[in-house]
Amino acid sequence: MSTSKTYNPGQSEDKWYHFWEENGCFRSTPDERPPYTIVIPPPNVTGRLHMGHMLNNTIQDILIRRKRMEGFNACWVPGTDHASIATEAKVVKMLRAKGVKKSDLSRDEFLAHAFKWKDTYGGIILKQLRKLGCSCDWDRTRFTMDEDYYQAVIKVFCDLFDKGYIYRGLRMVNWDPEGLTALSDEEVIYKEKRGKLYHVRYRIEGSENEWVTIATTRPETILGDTAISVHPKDTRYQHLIGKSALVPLLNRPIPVIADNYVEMEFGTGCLKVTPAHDINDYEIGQRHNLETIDVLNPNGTMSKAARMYVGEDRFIVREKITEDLRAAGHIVQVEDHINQVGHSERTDAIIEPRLSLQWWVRMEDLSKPAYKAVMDDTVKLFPKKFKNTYQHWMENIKDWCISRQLWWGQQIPAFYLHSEKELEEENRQYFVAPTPEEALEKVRAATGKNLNPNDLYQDPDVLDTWFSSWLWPFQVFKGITDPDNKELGYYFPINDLVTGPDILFFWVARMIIASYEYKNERPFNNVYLTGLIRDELGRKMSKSLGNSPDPLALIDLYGADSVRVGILMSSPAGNDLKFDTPLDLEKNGLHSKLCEQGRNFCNKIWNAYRLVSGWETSDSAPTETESLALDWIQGRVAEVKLELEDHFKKFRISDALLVTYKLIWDDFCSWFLEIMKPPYGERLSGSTQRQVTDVFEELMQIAHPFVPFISEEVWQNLRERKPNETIMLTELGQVDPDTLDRQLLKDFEFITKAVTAIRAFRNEKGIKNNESIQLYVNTPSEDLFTRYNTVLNKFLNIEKIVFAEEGPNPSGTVMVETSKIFIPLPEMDLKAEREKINKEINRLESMLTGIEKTLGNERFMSNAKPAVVEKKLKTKADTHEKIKLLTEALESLG
RNA sequence: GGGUCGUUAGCUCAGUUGGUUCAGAGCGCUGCCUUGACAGGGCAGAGGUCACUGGUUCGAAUCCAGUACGACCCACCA
Repeated sequence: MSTSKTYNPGQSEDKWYHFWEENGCFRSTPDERPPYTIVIPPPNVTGRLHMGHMLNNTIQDILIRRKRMEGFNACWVPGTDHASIATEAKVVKMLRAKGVKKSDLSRDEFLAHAFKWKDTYGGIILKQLRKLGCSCDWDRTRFTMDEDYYQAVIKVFCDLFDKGYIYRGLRMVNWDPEGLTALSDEEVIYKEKRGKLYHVRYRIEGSENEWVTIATTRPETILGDTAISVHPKDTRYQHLIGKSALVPLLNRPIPVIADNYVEMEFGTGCLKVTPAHDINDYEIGQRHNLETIDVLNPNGTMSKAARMYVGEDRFIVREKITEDLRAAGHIVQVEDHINQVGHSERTDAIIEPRLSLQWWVRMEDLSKPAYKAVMDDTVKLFPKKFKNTYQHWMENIKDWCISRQLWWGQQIPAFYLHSEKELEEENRQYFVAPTPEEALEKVRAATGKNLNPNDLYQDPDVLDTWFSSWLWPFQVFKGITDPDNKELGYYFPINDLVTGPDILFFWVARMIIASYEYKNERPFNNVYLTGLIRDELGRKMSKSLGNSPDPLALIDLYGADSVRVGILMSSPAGNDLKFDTPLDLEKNGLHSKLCEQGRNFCNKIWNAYRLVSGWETSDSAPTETESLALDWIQGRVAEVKLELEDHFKKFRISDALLVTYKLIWDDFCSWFLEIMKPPYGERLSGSTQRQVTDVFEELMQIAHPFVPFISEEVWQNLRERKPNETIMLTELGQVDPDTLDRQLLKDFEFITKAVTAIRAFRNEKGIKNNESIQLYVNTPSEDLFTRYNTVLNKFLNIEKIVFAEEGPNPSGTVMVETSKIFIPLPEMDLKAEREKINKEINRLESMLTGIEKTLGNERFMSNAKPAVVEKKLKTKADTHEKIKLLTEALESLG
């Protein structure tokens, strides 16, 4: 037999994954069974598996495998997201490395490169997910830029435009000077930065030596100032309102105005107003009709309008202008200052607020049904705390900037007239339609002119990636492009969504919004938000910190099952998880105690299999002990199955794993198999062996969602199987709670307690395992000791059991509930034994005092629930009894 | 600045409706155990004023308030 002492995951994992795939085990098509559907949160097309994906997809795989075994038609739709800005940035970088500039390429040429890149590197992550064991229906793999998906996005854009939800507007946007595109508010990450607050004085026009001092963190924007503002009630500056100040270095006069926005307490109480580079300044500018001077180019260098430092980067200019201002006597003071600086989520560039013409989605009305659905638990969030977060975001929802100045993505279906190209951008007419032909129709309707396609040009921008992924749960079933199809009707709404809390707004909320708008229905019933994975210092795992281990290396090292167990072992629902791979991999080598625990678990299963498979059998009938133990383990399995149902219902996945782990390790291996081991040189009843195999099979079924590979390996080996048979398509039977033999479970628990207590006694007294002992038992349940005599003997090497009031002298005493067990010893330290018993009596007596005090309290008796009082009374009686027995034992010691 | 969550054994975390058989698990640690499943193992053991301070209650790790520390989310104070 090729059963090595340790389980070898590498061999079986690839084998079984191919087996499953070839046999179409992951495939789902609509049938008469109830569906259970999950759609993968589509990873970036050029992404690679990281620890977050591991957690996420392990959980999804556990859910889908379990449902599949519960008799559902389980469908897990995989796919990838085109990730417009992230992918475009990568392609641009790749081209640059080859000496090709994006600006030298036509749009089509660039897209050809991008698609090629996507074909080469895209979908790597999907292959990696196979290593993890993910049971996705790969035939359904989707991509957010698939032809039909593209059409769906365009269709939705046009539809929302026609409904008035989409508009084009000149507004302040978050500008990414590196990606050269606008971003939505959600794509801006604020980070605390240590900076300086510069106090700069401006001379009042027409005065010799009258100054006004403002405070700014961004002196380079002084060149774009068009006013200075003070608070209207600020008595310090009343005399200045209406006068003009001169912009330092440029000597350009700007008005001093009064606006409520200004905080009198901050800085000097005077604010320089730069409408082109700050959202608040822009609003002030609007109120006061100020001029807007845009001193920055899109790439973050100074523009011609700045008149100085033209073409130099804004951060270099910040240094330079500070020096020039100082030289000219304008710097009054420079203090340290901590403020929040926005960064691009994708490029990490510092965001510039910038006035520009973009496309927007009006969110307020559109989002109302989605708000309601979560608030009334039509869509449930796990853990619940995220409901608050969601509520807050929804109640303060702002319009969504959806245009991106990129090429990779769905191009905005808006058309302009070539003839108007000379006009200012915001003055050009535009026509929104899915195709140029339909746009021409609109042109005709609007202008009466008959034009041809060459007279039009399309908006060059593409749509935000999330504007396509918000359609994911239904467009993967063609819910937009073929709204009445059968598959959609069968699979949608999907059941559960598993994702990270970091994309609650980006994605989850918007999917709910889109679903109500287009399907008039929730997209999913439950959203399970996993925790974030942190390193051993508690920091978020991220690429920039380089603190994330490579999951594939971990799988190579420990096996996929082990990594699945490891990552789940300490990740309770929605709480963050500290992972334990060392930070300095080079120095310390890759290892993880958590994964080791997973590996050890697999090894335990493997060795249990080795034991069971090695048993020789006979035709004899099962012994009484065997029957008893079989009844018990079957009862335990049933009990745990009920527990598991509850855990799964509440998405308590780690708890589900833990009870499974303990069922196999403790109940099955440590107790049951130890009882079942045939005595030296003997054979096991064939009937018993078959029943043990049944139990083992059922355990493998229960474990299968967590550890799919080893459970399949062992299951396949336990019995002869048909060629296509697989554990993953077996059905997990249901348990009727009423059939549980609770008395048996309780009896067995008593026996295990007795075994443990006597083992401890042996340990304490240094009695070797090969020395047999005698038990003199004083117990109200003699029948139990009789019935379980052989079980006790399996563990304890008992010479005989005698029922008696007390044991011979000298004997040690072991208490198990209200049973007293005397164990004779040839020599015993009587003093130590007396001390031990006394200590126990003292403990029990103080406990009894407490109980009596409680019971003597009238208010307890009148307020506490009857069950609690009853329990208390029973504890009192038991404690009394134990004290009595121990006192007797003490007396018998002399 | 607003909000959410957390603080339990050396470490990572459970503790779901308040009830002295709930103070737990795993890892780590200590002692003992090597011919027949597994040292990646077995058996046993030590370790905690449940962050702090008050309050509610007959009774608090659990409920309430405050404090401290930490994490995360949101927010336009230059």
